[in-house]
Amino acid sequence: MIDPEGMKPVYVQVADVIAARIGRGELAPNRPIPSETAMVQEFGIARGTARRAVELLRERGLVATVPGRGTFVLPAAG
Amino acid sequence: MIDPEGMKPVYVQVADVIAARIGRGELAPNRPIPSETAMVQEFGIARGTARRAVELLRERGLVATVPGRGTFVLPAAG
DNA sequence: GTAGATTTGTGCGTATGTATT
DNA sequence: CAATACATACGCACAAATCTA
Repeated sequence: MIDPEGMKPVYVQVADVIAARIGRGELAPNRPIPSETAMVQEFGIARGTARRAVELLRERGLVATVPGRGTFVLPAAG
Repeated sequence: MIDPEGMKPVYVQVADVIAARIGRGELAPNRPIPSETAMVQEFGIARGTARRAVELLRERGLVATVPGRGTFVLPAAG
């Protein structure tokens, strides 16, 4: 789970969880990752924190975001 | 630009830059000044510092902040 | 064709913790 | 000790894009 008191920032922990799901194939290429709102509910975090997590995943080259549609797992990442 | 080692605090330097733009008419009355996020990116500062700069501009009577909308150049300041 | 739901984008308000000067 | 500055994280509101009923 997410530990607010942990060594890593919350948004890094969340990004790591999503990245792990991508690595295991739970989140397949070209499929959407959970929406920001879904992450808010699942992890009990603020939306801003969810957005930072997604931003980190983009920087890692794992996902791509499409305004109005969602954020999707890149083919190369699967 | 902004000099972290300068005589004036960073937030004063940033406020001076924005005030100068207002004085030159680059930022016109009733138009928004750069958002806090935009200042963070442009000047390479923290958001808290950008907020302090905007606070200073308000104290100088140059701008007015509308929660959820932005900060705007006052007519009298243009 | 349009009204609603979903999702991301943007903007400010606030608080806490840490480090430096 | 106080002021400055940065990083993180929570919250609220509205706009823009997209899709669907």
